[in-house]
Amino acid sequence: MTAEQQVRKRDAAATKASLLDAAAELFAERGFDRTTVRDIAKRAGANQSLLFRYFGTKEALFEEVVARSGLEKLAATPPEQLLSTILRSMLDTDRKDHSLAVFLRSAEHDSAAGAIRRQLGEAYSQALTTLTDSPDAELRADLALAWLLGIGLLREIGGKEPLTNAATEDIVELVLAGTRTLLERGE
Amino acid sequence: MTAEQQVRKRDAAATKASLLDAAAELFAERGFDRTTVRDIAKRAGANQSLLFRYFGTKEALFEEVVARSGLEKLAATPPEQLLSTILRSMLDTDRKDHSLAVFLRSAEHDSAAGAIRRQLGEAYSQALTTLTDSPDAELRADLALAWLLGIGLLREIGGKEPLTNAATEDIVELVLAGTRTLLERGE
DNA sequence: TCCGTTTGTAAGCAACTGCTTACAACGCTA
DNA sequence: TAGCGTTGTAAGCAGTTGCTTACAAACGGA
Repeated sequence: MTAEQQVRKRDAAATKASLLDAAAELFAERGFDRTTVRDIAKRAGANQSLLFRYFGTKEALFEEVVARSGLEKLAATPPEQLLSTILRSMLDTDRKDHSLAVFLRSAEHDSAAGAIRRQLGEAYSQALTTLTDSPDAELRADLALAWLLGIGLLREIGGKEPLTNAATEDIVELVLAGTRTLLERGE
Repeated sequence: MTAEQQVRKRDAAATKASLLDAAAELFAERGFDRTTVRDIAKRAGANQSLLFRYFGTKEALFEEVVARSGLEKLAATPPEQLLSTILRSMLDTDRKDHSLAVFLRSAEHDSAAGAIRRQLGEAYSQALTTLTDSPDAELRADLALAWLLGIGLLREIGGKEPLTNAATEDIVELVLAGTRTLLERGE
């Protein structure tokens, strides 16, 4: 609608990328079901049939979004800072990583459930497992992970006060104290 | 499909009730968006137009389900047993109270977000607030509540192992230890 | 320059959605 | 028994959805 109406140059890679970006945003904002392929194409400034040419189905696009929004940050984080890193990234309101929001918003979608299991399950909680030497380390790690997810759920979707507007540092401090009990208390 | 095909006697109250029951089950299983009014009517053994006669819209039906699946249990629980009661009821696999599952499965639905804020927000976390005397009691209560929700999310929807198949008592013990740190540690 | 492939566009289709309407069967009251 | 409001049924409507098809425009190698 501006004067600078670009003619959209022939660039498949760029088109594909902007479809992925738009999809990541919209899935994070509205979840899988409430995001339509027309919405995605419109935000990406692309024709919706290209979406199917490049990704096949809406479901496949969703999985590419999930696969892309990923684990790089995790791999680069030393385990002992992992909890606070994940927590801070979840509390950061103007973040660019939509992966968690996609999970939460798409909780009713089976594919999202599978993704949550794979991504968070394998990588995140395996890393968390190294933080404790208890025999039930993995269970404790799952519980820690559940806490982080629950905070995101209550904040972003529930909009619960005072949690939503609490200072990041206050939350981090309280949660880390709790997880210290959970993880480091031996057996 | 059985021989005992009931003629469905004229009983508006019973019809309305079975629509509510069917809706509660389906919303809990699939979430709001993935549950169709035809599904609900079919499971209730009723004609779908009755659904609109009795409830007006699908959205209004959803809110009646949420309103009904409620807070009775909470009101009857002394605060000091509240955490373990909520936690146990969430871990109980063959429970009849669908309220939590409805919330989790319908997280992307605005009305569900509002409900989560109202129901859990007001009642649950107010009760939890009485468990600590810290100045930031409400924030701590929110965090405790978030933990319980996150466990439900990871268990039911994520299907995360070993959390999904862990013994209830083990989880209760670990979580209560963590929340003790969170809630009872004064300031 | 010619031609085949790649990229982008426009239109439409079949299925499904929430919701409405027109009507039949029942049961109560007069 | 006649009349009437209540309960249940069947069919359909308009909008939306994921996805497909038919075609035009741009590119690159010959």
